[in-house]
Amino acid sequence: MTTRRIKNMDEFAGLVGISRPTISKYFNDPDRVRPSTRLKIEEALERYDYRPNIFAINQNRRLTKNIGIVVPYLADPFFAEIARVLERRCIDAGYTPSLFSSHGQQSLENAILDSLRSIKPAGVLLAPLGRISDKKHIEAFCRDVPTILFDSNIEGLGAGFVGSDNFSFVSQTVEYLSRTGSTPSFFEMKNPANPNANKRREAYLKMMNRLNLEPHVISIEGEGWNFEEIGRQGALNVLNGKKLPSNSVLCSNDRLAIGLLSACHELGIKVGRDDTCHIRVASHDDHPYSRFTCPSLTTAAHDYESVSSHAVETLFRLIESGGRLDKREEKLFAARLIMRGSA
Amino acid sequence: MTTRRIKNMDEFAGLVGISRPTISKYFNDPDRVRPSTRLKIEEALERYDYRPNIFAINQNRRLTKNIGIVVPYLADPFFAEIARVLERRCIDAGYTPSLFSSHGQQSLENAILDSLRSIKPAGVLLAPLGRISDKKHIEAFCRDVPTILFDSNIEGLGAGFVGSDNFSFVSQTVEYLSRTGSTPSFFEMKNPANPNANKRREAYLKMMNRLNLEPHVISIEGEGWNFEEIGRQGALNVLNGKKLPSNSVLCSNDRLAIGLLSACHELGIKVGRDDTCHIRVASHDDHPYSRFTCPSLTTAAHDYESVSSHAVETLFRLIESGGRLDKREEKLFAARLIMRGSA
DNA sequence: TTTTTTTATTTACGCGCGTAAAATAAATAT
DNA sequence: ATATTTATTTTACGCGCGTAAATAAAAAAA
Repeated sequence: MTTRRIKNMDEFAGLVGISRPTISKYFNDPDRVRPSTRLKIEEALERYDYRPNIFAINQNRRLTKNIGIVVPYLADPFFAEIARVLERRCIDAGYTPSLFSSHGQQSLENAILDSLRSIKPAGVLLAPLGRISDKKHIEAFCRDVPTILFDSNIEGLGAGFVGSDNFSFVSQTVEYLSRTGSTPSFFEMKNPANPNANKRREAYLKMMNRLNLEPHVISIEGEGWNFEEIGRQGALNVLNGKKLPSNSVLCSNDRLAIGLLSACHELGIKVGRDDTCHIRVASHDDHPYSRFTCPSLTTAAHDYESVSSHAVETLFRLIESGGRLDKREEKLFAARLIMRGSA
Repeated sequence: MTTRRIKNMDEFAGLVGISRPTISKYFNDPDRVRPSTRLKIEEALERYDYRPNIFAINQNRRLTKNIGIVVPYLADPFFAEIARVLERRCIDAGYTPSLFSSHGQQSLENAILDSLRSIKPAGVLLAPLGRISDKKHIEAFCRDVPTILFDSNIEGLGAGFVGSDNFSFVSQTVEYLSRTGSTPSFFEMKNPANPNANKRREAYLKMMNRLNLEPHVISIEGEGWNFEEIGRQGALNVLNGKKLPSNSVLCSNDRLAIGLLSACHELGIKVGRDDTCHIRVASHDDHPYSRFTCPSLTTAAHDYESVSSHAVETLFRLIESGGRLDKREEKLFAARLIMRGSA
């Protein structure tokens, strides 16, 4: 490799002895030039350090190879993990993903979409804030940019949605708890940030009805994405005041459960499934930390792999078909019950 | 706002009745055009929906307004949190941050730096992997791109380093534990991924020596960034086998401590500071989850605000001075002891 | 070998903007 | 009012590449 720096494709083309447009074709698809030409280019690429200017490329291409990935809250390891997998798959497919977090704020979600527009992405994978999303804004965005929603569905928005089947989560946990001798109460935020929470409450009510058990929904106060603290405070209020309606609590999600476990520990309430324990606690999501809580958390796990791979595949299909799908696609994946110490 | 779409600055300039270069100047700095001209432009901006093409801008500017933020592991809420603050500050200063996670892999860290090069960033905030970083690669990168290291220092690399003072962390926790009646053992990974870990061990040994106490370092096996599981396995081995050298354990970082607490719970070892407890546990970092462990974790907190603001300020200063600082700057911030239930 | 078809390469133009240098207008001094 | 200085604006050029249309080369058919 020569130390000489090549400033543009023209210069590189001169060095190879081929016209610049042919070099350009090579970079867009090495198979679209003659093998002998390809060889010459790749030999030169070994000798000289040249890379096309990404800004010039993106300015001239009708569509970039950029993909936007937007999650509502990146400090939540659940989203960090799914973002990691999505990034990986985009890179493997030759795209350039950019990761953004709305940090739970509508204004930021809107700003991210605006700035995404300016990088003319081929497509966007969006996990919206949900209830507090600016639906008009997202709708306008989706009209211009091929977008697949994931994690949290907003009816009618985007070309499709890929997520987990909330009923599958709740039905398994409710069935497990009741089969093993408990009548679960449902512990949730009164004003959940995420639409999945509502679906989970509905699923709980439906399952309890189906099993002929009396449902008890414990709705706690709190706003925002600081779920652990909200869960802890809510649990302290509930546990300090009256007795729980039953000796088993099913949390809407793991982060609330983490807060609940923290409150139980503070109050000396022993959680677990053996006889010495006061209550059982189960939850949903299989949060990365749920196996390290004390006790470890019985929960229902997302099928990360399926959700992420299907989301990416759907987006690629959407991009290849010019940004339009025949009809909005929805795909839900079932959960898997993970039995641990808490229930 | 008219529905008409404006495709370029030329067209917009025509609509305003001013030449394009003047419009260009306005977008780079509204104060550099005559007030009357500015008014005309801003009135037109209200009426028409026009935004300069970011790719064309970046292609032609000698330096972009992009800033790269690279963290070793985004699924760690600690880094997610600091990345959030850094992003915010960059945006407020008129820059466009891009967030990347090395996911604990050297190859990824290298790839991220390579792709960062291609977006010609004004500067980069890099929290390197540390021990497993490809130092040559980072060094070459830093020669071309103004870079400030944060969180984890690599001697001599980058124009500066901003982080926390590991001795401040450890001295406070060791002092606290010993003052309140315990002789802390130090719980750490034998081959820590992060250079901070080595500094913390050294600080522990120094403090114990200064206090005339006998040090005990418990070095557990394990590779990678899955610290909680490593801590849990290591703790199970230690606790199952021999007795602990003392009834108080100081963990190198909170994530290991979370694993340790999990192991203690499994084994029925009660953690806390009152008489009914078997051991006390303290740690370092004030991880976002450390207040929700059972019991809540006594730890030493980073000064997030100071570290992030100083990192960003140093980078801006570096950028403004043309990418060179007189000498490599190092700045460390002291920790703050957070007393909770575990010790 | 010559003609036709297919594939690859080159020519020519444009993308949307930054920016130095030249021209003009405004402000100040005479 | 005129000359000088200073602040703005315009002219003119270039950035590095994509791409349609024109040309040339290779492959296939006659």
